[in-house]
Amino acid sequence: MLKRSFYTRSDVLQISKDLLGKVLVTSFAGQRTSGIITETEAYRAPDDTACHAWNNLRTKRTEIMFSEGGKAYVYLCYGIHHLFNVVTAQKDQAHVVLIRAIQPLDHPETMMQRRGIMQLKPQLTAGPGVMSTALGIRIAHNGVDLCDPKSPIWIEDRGIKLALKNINQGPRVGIGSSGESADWPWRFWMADSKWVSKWKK
DNA sequence: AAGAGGATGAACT
DNA sequence: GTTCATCCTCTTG
Repeated sequence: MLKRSFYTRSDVLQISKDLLGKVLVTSFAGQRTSGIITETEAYRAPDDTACHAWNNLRTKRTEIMFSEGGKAYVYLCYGIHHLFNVVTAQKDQAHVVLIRAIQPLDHPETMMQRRGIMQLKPQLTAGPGVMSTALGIRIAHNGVDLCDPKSPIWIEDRGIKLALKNINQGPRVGIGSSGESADWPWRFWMADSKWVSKWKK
């Protein structure tokens, strides 16, 4: 399990890259599912206009983003999709990493059951909404501490090494209307993985 | 109290 | 390529 000190570092872009190759695990009612993180995006208040906490805006929803690194920020998008983020940096620094895709590892059959599809293919977990569905993450898990041994959600380092040249970088997805930050290349993904989301160029 | 809009995905044509 | 499902949060009055 990754320690608090992994999350509390100040460089959210570095953390986004470091999370690639780590393993996101959930365990609900004895059902353990997990996957290798293949795609992430960084969001950083106050200067990032695409971040919910842009301009250090504190609301009931964004409050969790200002807590110390290592917490989960889960919110509902388009009224349908549960998006899972990792809070990073120190208290009062609203820096988060959106986990967008994983490569299934433990119990893919459980994830397929949750998704209602029969085949093991990228469609199962490639995309922030479907990934959460496959892992059983819901908005109710907002605020969960990923460093708590009793937490149902955590991230492990299983020693998967990733050459720097295998990390691709580009603009974030789905934030076209969010001002000057829309083009910032703060999306990272594994260049040689098919388990990443497809998106329009 | 009410309404607009959103860090998406699936099922269509 | 296009449509639309669906609901929480923030803003406004």
